[in-house]
Amino acid sequence: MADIDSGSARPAPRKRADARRNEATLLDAAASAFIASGVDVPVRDIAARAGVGVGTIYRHFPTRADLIVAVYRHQVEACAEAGPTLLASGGTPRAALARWIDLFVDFLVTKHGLAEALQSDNAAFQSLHAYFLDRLVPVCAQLLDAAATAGEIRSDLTAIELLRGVGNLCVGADDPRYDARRMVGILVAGLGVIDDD
Amino acid sequence: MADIDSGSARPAPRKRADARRNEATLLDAAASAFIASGVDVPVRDIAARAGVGVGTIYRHFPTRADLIVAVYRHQVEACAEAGPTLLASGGTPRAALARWIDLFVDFLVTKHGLAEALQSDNAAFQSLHAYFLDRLVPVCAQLLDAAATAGEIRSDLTAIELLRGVGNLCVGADDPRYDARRMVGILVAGLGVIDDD
DNA sequence: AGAATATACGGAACACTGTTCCGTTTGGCA
DNA sequence: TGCCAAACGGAACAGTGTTCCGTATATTCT
Repeated sequence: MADIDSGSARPAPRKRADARRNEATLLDAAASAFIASGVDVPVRDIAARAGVGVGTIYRHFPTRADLIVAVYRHQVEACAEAGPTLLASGGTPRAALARWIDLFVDFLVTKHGLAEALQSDNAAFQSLHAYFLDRLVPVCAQLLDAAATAGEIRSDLTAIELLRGVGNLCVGADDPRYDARRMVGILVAGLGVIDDD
Repeated sequence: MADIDSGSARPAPRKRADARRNEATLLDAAASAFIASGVDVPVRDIAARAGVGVGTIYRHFPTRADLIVAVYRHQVEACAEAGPTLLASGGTPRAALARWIDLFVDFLVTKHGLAEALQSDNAAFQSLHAYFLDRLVPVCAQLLDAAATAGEIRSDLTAIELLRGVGNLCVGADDPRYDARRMVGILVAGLGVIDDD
């Protein structure tokens, strides 16, 4: 931390105290608003919860995606870090892949509307999409490679496609007639079908 | 058709000529607007294309779903009718199921935004959802049953879930990095994995 | 401490879209 | 031809995202 201030180019001008306070307040407000009303809760609602004006939200988080990323960053990081851990933990690579995807699915289905937002082609969610991909694609690719190399699954699939497919299957997971986890399970089972003309 | 007019309760009062004309014009305008800008093109755009006021749209099609259903009804019917045909055409039930799902996927991926609308929990799309389910679930269930009875696929899956899963996988199919057809293929392959602990 | 300045704030205002409503027009009929 | 119910057009309203600027305040300088 200290070495940031001693840098040469830009001394990383510390933000004003009220700004830092508001940012934290906003993160809390957004997190609870997301739980209560989904990730597409109106900006004004979040502002009201936090007791700030809407301008303050846009100043700290220019797009909704930035706010969502900030709120869920910890959990995404945890998911990313679980990949190598699972791979090293003894089972087959394919089992590790399956367990990792379970983690990913658990994360998505418990965040109302997040899967929908992830797949949205709305420009406002582009950076959300990018963040998830940047962080998770390498992890998924590693697991995918390991399982493919072991001959346990087909090898013609990219990590992007798999993540996206799994994310898609999680859309609408709050409908009791639709079990996203089971559908993902079937998809993952299909990965193991290598030659099935 | 003729027997409708000869019915006893309501003589089905024929609509005014301008109303019938406008309805046809609106269907054309909506169809081309959907192709040009997706199924969530603004109402005003459709009205402008058709040369009518927005009120006229709402009078003929109270919700956007009604308009979408009207535009695509023919194609949905064709898909529904293809089910029994495929089942009777000689191959295994599982092959028939796979081909039918191909038809469904082809339909979805060529309608920009339709898959998204189908999965949306927005109340305005409820009747769209209902129509698709009403029409396609029985067909899908028949194919699913036949394949399950033949022991070709797992038997613990409902037609609703399968249709929904396939629909979900078709979301975002216009992204070149994502091949919805391939993902659906993997899902369908997974249906054949009956005991894979 | 008191003044000066950059930073941050609040919320009005604007843009865009869905939806409703009502005064006006018009097709069908006596 | 004259009537009127049906249909029309589009203004008006409502909800939401986004921008902008006058005001307030934390921080720095003297």
